[in-house]
Amino acid sequence: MTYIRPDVLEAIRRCRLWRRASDEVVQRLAESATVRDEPRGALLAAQGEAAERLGIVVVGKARVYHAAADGRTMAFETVSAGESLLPAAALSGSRYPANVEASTPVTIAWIHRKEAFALIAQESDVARDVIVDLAHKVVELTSMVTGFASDVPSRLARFLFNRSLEVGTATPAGLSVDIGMTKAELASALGTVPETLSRAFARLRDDSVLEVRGRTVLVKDVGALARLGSGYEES
Amino acid sequence: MTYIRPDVLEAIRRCRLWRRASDEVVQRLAESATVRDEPRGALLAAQGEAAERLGIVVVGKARVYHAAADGRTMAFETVSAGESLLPAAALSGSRYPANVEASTPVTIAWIHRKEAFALIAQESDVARDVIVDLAHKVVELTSMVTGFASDVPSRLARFLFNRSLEVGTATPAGLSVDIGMTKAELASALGTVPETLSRAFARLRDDSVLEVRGRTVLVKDVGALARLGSGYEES
DNA sequence: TGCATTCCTTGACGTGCATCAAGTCCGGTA
DNA sequence: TACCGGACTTGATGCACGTCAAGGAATGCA
Repeated sequence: MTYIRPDVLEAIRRCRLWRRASDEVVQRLAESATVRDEPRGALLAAQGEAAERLGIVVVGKARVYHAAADGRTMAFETVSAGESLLPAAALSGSRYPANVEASTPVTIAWIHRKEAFALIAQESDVARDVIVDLAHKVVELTSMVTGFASDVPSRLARFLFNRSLEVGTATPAGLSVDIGMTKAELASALGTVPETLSRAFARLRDDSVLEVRGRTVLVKDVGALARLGSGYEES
Repeated sequence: MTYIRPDVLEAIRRCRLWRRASDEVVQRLAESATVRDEPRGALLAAQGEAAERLGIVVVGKARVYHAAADGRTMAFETVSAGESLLPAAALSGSRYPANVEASTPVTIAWIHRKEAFALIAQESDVARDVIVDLAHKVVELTSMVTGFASDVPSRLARFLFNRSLEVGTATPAGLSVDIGMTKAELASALGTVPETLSRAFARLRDDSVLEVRGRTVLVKDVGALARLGSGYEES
């Protein structure tokens, strides 16, 4: 039996997609994985490339973003240890729709799509979880698409509202929400640029919806936030 | 054994999602379905509503679109007989992200999500097909999101390029492509309005990329189309 | 032939946003 | 303390696009 790095096995074990898989098949998956270490800044997957493998982050963080022909970029997500990189691209067998870049030095375990399918064929609980996960992603992306119909302040309001459900903490002065990234990254995630994001924050501040304190936002009027965002968040 | 309308059974049998399922389980699925006839214009599913069931169109066509708070709408797709309505919403168990409206008189077979999961648990080929389908949808939506970073002429170019791969026919004067819907519908599908779409067509015409002849477009310079669209189409 | 309806195009105008260009506010370092 | 660089803000400008409004152009019907 081949040696498997314990951190690799643990990262694969922790991955949501096959969280209900038996230890035995996870072990087999880990044996089939190709493990690679990459320095900060390395391009782990390029958009347009055939998606044959799906990556699990073992150590570090990776940023998923799309680069347009004119050089502008749009951030999708930042993936940490135990999470998977563009699983949908690998499972669909099409091409990567985005770039993946190491934002810290990373270790990635690459799993070939046919191994993933072998696992799924064997354990129907896993198949169900994967289906539910992908379906959620579809719903989320759908509401992202419709979100682009509204202006930046509304998209920001929606983001803050959803984020407050996750990490908001009540304080006497209001709901405190940490945005968890730099404002430049947030701007990119909302499909805009830092200047416009700054103006959107200023506007919400002037309407006394919130106060900005560095990377944390003090929401004074959650109702206004929900009203402005007026979208349907998932589950 | 309960009576099953033959057209209902056939529509369910034709559905891509379980195309490799055995006749036996499809039969059971059909038995569990709730069949309803609705007049043209009826709202079949409302955005925000809990997605407990997935619909199969048996007769007619249904339009899937998102309505924003300000009244503007965005078309996602038009679903015909044998295709499913918002399957991802039902499988994820979240809320419908869009409205579904009957664009002709329709017959819909509604299947509860737990029936769909029962089928999936039983036939692993079906599970795999569903996963691949959903994963494709994720990739497609991802490139839809990134598409919103480009302007309307580019989005139109990308649409025409992809469409030409499906229905384009070569003629002496160029590649003839039928857009397959009214220009108002196309505008909505591209996330814009008819006026702007019209100007986008005019611009491509002025750059001698194409000629417009009603609902069919004569592409004179496919390369320019691909260059302008410069996206990655799926599989 | 005339009329109505639907679909599409063109023009004029206002606005939201990206871009470029200065600042301002920090934390780190010597 | 002084200095520096990155993160953020603010202002000025131009452009793409949505909106309102006014025509065509094609089709169906009497």
